Amino acid sequence: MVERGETTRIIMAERQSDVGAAELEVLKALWDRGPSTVRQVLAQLHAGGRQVAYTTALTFLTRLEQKGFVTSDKSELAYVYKPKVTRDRVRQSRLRSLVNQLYDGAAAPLVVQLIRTQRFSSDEIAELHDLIDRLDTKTPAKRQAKKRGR
Amino acid sequence: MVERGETTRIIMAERQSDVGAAELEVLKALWDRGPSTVRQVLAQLHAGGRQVAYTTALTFLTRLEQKGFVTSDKSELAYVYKPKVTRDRVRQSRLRSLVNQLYDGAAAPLVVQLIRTQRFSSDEIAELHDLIDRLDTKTPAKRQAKKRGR
DNA sequence: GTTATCCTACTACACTGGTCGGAGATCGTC
DNA sequence: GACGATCTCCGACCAGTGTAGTAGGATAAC
Repeated sequence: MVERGETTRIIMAERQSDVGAAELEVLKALWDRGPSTVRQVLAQLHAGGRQVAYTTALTFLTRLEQKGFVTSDKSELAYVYKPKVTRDRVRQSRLRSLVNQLYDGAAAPLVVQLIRTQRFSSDEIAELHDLIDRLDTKTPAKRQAKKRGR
Repeated sequence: MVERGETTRIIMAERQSDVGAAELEVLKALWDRGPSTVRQVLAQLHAGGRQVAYTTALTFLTRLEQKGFVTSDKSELAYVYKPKVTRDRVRQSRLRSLVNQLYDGAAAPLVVQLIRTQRFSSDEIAELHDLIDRLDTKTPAKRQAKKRGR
C-alpha cells in the first residue's frame, strides 16, 4: 500500500512548528510579565479578555515548550515558564513568512503599501524620514559588513 | 452554563474565513493566469512546484468559492474560476492581522523594523524616500492618489 | 453503442490548534 | 491522618486545512 501518510507528514513538517494565535497570546503574556506560572499567565489572559480555563493555559504552555518557544523550571510549588524566543524574533519570522507568501520575498513593495495605506503621526514620519536618510547614505551593498548597528 | 460550542464558534468566527497557505497558492494561480479551469490551475501549481492531485486543486477551488474568494462560471466543458478578491485586498488584510497580532495595531514599528532589517536597492530607497517626503507634506488624511499600481 | 476521457460531487483521513475535564500527586491545615 | 486547594498529566473533542480516492455524469472517439 502506498503510505500516503508519509508524504503528508513530510509536507506538514515544512509548514509546521509555528505558533498559533492563542499560543501567541500566551507568549505575549510571558513577554509582558516575564517568567510566570500557569496561574499568572491565566490571569494575564483573562485581563486581556481571553476567558479560557486553567487547563487550556496549561496546554498552551506545554505545547509551546514542546515546540521550543518557552522553557519551564520547577521552582516552589508550580512550574515557572519563561519565553525562549524574543518578541522580535517572532515578529521577524512572521514578517518573513508574509513577505515570502504574498510579496515574492521582496520587502520593498510591502513597505510601500504600508506607507501608502497606514496613517502615521508626525513623530513617526520624522523617524521614518531619518531611517531612510540613513539607508541612503549607507551603501546599498551589504557586503560592507561589520556595522555594529542593531 | 452555556454550551461551550457557542463560545467556541464565536471565537472561531473572528479568526475564520481566512485563506490557508495552499489555498493561497491557488488564488495566486488565478491572479497570475486570470480566469482558469481546474486543470489550468493545477498546471500552474505544478509549475510552481506544488505536486498535488487534480481533486486537491478542485477541493481548494471549491472551498475558496464557499468562502467567497472566487467565483465560477460553467462555460464550455469545465467550470472557469476567477478570483473575487484582489491580491492587494488579501495583502492588506494579512498585513492588518499581522499588525494587530504582533504590533499592537501600530504600523510604524513594523515599517521601522522592515527598513532596518531588509535590504533595498537604490531604486527602492529612492521610491521610499519619495513616498515619505510626500507623507510629510500631506497631512495624514486618506489621499487616494491615482498612482498606478504595479 | 461501447469505450476511453474528462469533469464534478461526495466522502474520507490525518494533523494542527483551540478548548477542556477528570485523575492522580502534593501540600498546607486542622 | 483526613480534607481541601493546587498543580500536572493524559486524553478528548471539534473545526479547519491539506490531501486525495471513488462514483457518476457528460463528452469525444471509434
